[in-house]
Amino acid sequence: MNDEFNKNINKFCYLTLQVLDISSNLGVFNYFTGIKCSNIELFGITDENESILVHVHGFFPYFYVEFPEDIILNAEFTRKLEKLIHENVKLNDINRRKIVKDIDIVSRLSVKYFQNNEEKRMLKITYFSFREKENILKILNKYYRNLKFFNIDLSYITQFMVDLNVCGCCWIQITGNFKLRNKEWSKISTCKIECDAYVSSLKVYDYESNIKDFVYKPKNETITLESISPYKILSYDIECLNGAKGEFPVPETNEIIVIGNILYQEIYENEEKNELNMKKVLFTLGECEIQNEKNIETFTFNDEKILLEKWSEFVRKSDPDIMIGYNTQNFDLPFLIERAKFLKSKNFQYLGRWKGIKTILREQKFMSKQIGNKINYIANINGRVQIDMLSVMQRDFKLRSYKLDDVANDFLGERKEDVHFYQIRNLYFESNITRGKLALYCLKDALLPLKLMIKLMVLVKNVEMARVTGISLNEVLTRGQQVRIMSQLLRKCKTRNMVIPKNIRTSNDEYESYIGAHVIKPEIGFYNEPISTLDFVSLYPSIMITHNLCYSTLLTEEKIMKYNLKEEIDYERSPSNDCFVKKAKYSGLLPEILESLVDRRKYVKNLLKNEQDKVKKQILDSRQLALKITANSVYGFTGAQNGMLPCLSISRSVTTYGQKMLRKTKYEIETKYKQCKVIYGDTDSVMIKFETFSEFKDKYQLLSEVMRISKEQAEYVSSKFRKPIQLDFEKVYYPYLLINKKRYAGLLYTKPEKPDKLDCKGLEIVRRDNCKLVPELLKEVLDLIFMKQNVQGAIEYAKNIFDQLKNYTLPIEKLIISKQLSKLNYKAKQPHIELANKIEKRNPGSGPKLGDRVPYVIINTGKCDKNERLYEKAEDPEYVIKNKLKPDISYYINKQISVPLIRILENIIGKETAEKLFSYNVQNQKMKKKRKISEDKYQLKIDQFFKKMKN
DNA sequence: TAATGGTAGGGGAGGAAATTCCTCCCCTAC
DNA sequence: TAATGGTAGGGGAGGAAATTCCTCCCCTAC
Repeated sequence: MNDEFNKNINKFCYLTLQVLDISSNLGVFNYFTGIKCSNIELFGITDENESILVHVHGFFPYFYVEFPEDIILNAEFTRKLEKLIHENVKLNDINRRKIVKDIDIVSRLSVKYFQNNEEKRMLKITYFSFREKENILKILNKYYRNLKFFNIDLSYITQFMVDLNVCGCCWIQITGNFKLRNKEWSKISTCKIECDAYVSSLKVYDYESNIKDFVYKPKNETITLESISPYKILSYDIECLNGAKGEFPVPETNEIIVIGNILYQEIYENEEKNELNMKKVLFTLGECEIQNEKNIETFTFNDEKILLEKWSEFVRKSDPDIMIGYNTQNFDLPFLIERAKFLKSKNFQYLGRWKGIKTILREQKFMSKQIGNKINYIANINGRVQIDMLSVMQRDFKLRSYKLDDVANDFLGERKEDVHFYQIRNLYFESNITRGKLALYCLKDALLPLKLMIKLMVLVKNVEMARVTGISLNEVLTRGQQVRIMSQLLRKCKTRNMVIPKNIRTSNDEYESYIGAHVIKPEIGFYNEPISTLDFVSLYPSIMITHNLCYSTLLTEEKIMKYNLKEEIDYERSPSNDCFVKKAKYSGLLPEILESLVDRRKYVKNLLKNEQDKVKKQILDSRQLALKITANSVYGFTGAQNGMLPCLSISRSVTTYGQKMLRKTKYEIETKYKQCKVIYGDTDSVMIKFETFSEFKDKYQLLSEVMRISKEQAEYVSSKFRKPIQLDFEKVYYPYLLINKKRYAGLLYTKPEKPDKLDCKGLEIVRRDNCKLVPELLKEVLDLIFMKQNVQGAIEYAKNIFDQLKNYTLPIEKLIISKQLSKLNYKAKQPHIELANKIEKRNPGSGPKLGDRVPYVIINTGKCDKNERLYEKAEDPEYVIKNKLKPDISYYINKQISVPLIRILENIIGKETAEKLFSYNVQNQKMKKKRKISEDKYQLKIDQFFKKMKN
């Protein structure tokens, strides 16, 4: 070893780093050994906030294969097999001598079906480069029939993370066998520190184990295992020149004229300080004059290609850990890359931390029922985590509009600079001052996503999710729920010597849907008495724990016979007629994972109670939330039919057990408490009406008594179930309006003193597919009725809105309806789809994309055709304002407002009165003559209502 | 370098199918 | 040169209009 190296060994006898991103290296062919060998590339941040890349050596990809019973596994067989594989692989390089590293004979259990601990002999095939998997499989399948593969759908990186207990964003210390690359030429990345290390020299601190502290003290002593590194963040946004006629910009014709950048290092302190911590940098095409803003570093170019290349260089030099923006994933970044390609730039594409790797675009279709369908562009920028705040918002929040302007207004109370898309061209060509204005506009668009990220604690939440589930930060951000559960299942399997069988996927139309939760038939009406709600605590996880539901405990009739198992003694039969062995026989993996999640959450919540530090509190709170979400999605994982490891026996057992429990709860309460009636319930909750409490004059006393009895009921019902199943008293609604299944509203009390809030479920108030006027009006009406007991006021308020609407005095913004474009090929015609096509036709490229929400206004086209369809009357709000089109008032009155309003009011003032007041439909007017009967009855009801509420 | 947690359920719009309503016309009774 | 009834009402055919039913779709509850 040379002196240089020894010097460094003294200086760094160990390194402490937090994992940022993990990628793999295909491997370089070694001429002397004849081997091409993959390794893991670990990007991280040291305890001294320096970027680091660790080349981890000595970890190899592998899978398991079970042979038919007639083949005897022995040393001779493995030798033969190895030879067979090698002979059959077509090698490009004749010097390549080895592909398979080892073939070992091992004993493993399959995770699927109860195995009675009878391990099976199988081969563990370890190979040098992860690219060879397909080749090896092909050969095995060619020479042998009926092979069963295990742990085969895991990526090399996942295998590494699971085997070494590496979690996303966990801390790692490297000791002993590692070597720094301190010569600039030997580095392959832009990281400050680069080193080579052996797997054995990694000391990993994972978040499931009970390690409380670092083994070696970090150089920065304030760092703890909970700490999150102060990431270097780059937020950016681009502006492009649109066409002369306002055409949507495309990389082949339109220039990039400004790139706005904000550099920021997360410090987790107060907000004002955060702002000071931001460095603003502008790249502009052509001179511009910035007014009223200081501290902006501006670089001006006359050649666009140079601008782009300098920006790319700026990215490499400032070396951010995280790059963020708004819709950067599908607009800014692809546009930059495509534009640079068009301009034939050679240096632009190296945006990642790997010096020699180009950033390349690829399209990916993301299909999820929860998040919706989307077509995404994926760009590989190794070592820098990409966060597109648009995706984050779409995933985490249900909003009417995801335009940056609206989102910023909702969450920050701030708006974008007032520049319209079609003004850009004029601003750019007018003068240096207007160009300056444009540049500031661009900078603001980079600033807002950053502020959003800080305010919503996006980083902390996602980092904690990575730590809880064990997947990388990047996977948390870009992938679905399944990998999160899979990661935990794999870790658990490892401790039990278990392996996961290859999942045979069925085609999309072969899904059999299974029975879900039970919804108790509601007794619809307005309740001017307390309705208390009891909920099961984490119902599905606790069912899985109680009944030991798991892949590894699932029985077939065959197994029951084989092991001579007795029902009720050895195993239980679920209401869906699936059998699982009891815990005493074998403790399932999923129940243990769930128990661990539940216990860890309790522990974290306890810590949270005693924690004073604001930052640490945020971290702990995010962690307990991540633990809860994860526990609740285990059930979904088993039911995901085109998933990684679907098992309907488990999921339908969970739901049918749940159904049975809900029915039993209703029965137990109504049997023991004769004055009570369950008027509604959904999946894991029951709503109870108390009948004999009219003697209470005082509302406080009444609520206290109801809550006391409810708690008693919850305890009573809990005692009828096995642990850890628990029914809790949750809240009381008073008064309560039950409109239908999954649709109700009520004044919510958790304490008898005062109501927490007006709670609405399923009503138009909480839906996004109507115009804003609807929820605003209904909310006010319910507020007046429930909080202020002012029915007359509510009616007058609604009347007033009707008048305003008729007189066109309401702003058009309140009439915008929006719906999501969720498919590519629709069978039925709908307003938002027809409009999306229309916009795309008007200005190609500017139309809504798959997954976007399409806003529209129903306009009065002037045609008096009765059969005119709604989809013919939908128009782009911007277009409506620009062309001063009139909204179709009768549609808004009759369809949007009137119907839901009547639906609410008919339960309070009677159907006839409500319709008389607010129905403008011709057919209803025709029927008016027939009525005028039972209105007095309802008048009485209103009077009673007032009386009771005043007490 | 192809990925995606579940079912239950309300409610609106479109459109086909079934039903009702209206008009024309023929025919008969008286 | 000759010849010519009027009115009410049932009922069928055709077609328009209103209604019902089904499907698609969105979005929410849990």
